[in-house]
Amino acid sequence: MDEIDLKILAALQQAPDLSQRELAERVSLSQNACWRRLRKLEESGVIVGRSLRLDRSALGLDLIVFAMLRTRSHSADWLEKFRRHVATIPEVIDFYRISGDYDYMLKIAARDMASYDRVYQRLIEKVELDNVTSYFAMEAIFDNRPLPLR
Amino acid sequence: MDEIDLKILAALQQAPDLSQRELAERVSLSQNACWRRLRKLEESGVIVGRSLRLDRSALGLDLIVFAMLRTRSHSADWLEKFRRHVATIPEVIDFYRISGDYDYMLKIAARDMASYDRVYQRLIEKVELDNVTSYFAMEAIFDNRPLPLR
DNA sequence: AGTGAAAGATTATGTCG
DNA sequence: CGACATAATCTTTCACT
Repeated sequence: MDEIDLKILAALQQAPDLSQRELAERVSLSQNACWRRLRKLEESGVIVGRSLRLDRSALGLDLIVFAMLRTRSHSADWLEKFRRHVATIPEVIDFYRISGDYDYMLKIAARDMASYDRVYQRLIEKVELDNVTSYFAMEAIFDNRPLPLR
Repeated sequence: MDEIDLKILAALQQAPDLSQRELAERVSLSQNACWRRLRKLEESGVIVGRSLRLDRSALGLDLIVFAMLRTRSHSADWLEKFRRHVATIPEVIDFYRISGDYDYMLKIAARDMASYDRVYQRLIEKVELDNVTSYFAMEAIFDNRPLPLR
């Protein structure tokens, strides 16, 4: 990964729908050379893929909640069971294990409070949780910005 | 937005690189009809765009931190200044205003602890913050899953 | 690794039910 | 609004430096 690769990534982060021709132009390379670099970035896994950005509001997902969880049990078995359980809840869109006075951070997209409460009930039904703190998003100032390269 | 539109969105969330032909096939529509629906979804803003998914580790961004901030001042002026300040820090990839005992939730991608500390210093240098709690991600179990449609 | 050009696919448009 | 055919564009491969 050299300078040019970083330029390619930066350009595509900023404008993912660039055509090969436009991209090549921006990084001052022939279309073909640029295409081969892009292919390598994909094959090597630096580019994991693409994703669709949807307007949550337009889909009625107006409630974003950050739930911090403290767990009681920590056996390997329990953790595995917990993960599989969380994975079955589609409203959970991010799921991080963290350090500090909580063990997990979940980002949840729900239609409304009633819908969130159902997610919450599902979260606690199967597993023994010590503490759940929910932070409700009042406003997404920004979300999923380009990663800082270099 | 009818059933078919939802099918289109679901298919594209799951496989954003589908060609028009493949997509049309999956939703049982002619290529052209599917294309026009897709166009409408883009024009109406339901589809905001696409984004590149990069492997953070491959880029050396091994440290993900969730920083919860409690602010001291809350005047409109102050808030505006605070937002503009945060926007200048590229490591901050998510920025939410939340309810509860913190006011803001930031997701930060940094190379390492020293790099995070510089972000932290920049965060607190310009604005009067009451409290900053940093949760360090130990593991991303999942991130940016498809939104639950319907 | 890079370039230019041509073959192969895909996307966007026009026309008609 | 949907289907089918065609023009325009973009992607991928080839031959060569």
